Amino acid sequence: MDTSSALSLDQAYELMLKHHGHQGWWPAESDFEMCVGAILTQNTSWTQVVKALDQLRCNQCLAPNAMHAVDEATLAQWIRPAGYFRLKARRLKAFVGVLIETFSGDLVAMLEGETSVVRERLLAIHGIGPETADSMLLYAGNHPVFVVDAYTRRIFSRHGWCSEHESYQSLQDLCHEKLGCSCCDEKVSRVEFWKDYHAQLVRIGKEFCRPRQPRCQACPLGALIG
DNA sequence: CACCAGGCAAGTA
DNA sequence: TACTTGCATGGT
Repeated sequence: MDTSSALSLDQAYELMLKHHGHQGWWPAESDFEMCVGAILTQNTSWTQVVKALDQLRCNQCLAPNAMHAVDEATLAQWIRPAGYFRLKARRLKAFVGVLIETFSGDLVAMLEGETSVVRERLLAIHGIGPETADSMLLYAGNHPVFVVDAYTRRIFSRHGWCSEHESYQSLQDLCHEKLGCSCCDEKVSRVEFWKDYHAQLVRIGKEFCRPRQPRCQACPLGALIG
């Protein structure tokens, strides 16, 4: 197998870690808040999501039962800063609907089981696509899945590790293969590694990997550009 | 002013 | 399979 790209991906992590340190993701006070944030941040900057989460918090709606009970239109008004607010209100209601009605509000129960089964369970919910499902799986459910996002694709393609239009699945397959076990074979360490790897990519992406700019001199990954 | 932000679903060819 | 469009606020 080709080990050069595997080395590059590992080197990238070392460089990012050296530059920023561990990120301690996902930024949330509970697993439920993590899941809500995952839906709210769809195609939306995190600073806007924080405003929406604060609104939910001060209206005591950051809990499964409360969110299930509240009117969808009211919920939509609270999350306005995050954009697509009617759409996301419906998606949040769909998520808590399954959580309450099928799992009695027990998020641990909803996220536990065989990874592929739980993933399909999440994808079946309206408004939850691959990235949102994988974020929930990794950060709230501690499942070993690599989260692919716009930053992942942009950074990787800019370094020649994937195509600019690489599909979600093929890019995730690449990460699962190349970043399978940098430390050891334990599932736990792989989960923690992938949590921080994705967080590092977002950090680097926000700061150095802007759209429509072929490269950035100050990027810590600059040395890896072929 | 234009462009962008940690996507997803539904429709079309 | 591979586009295209709608969704929407707020920052740069």
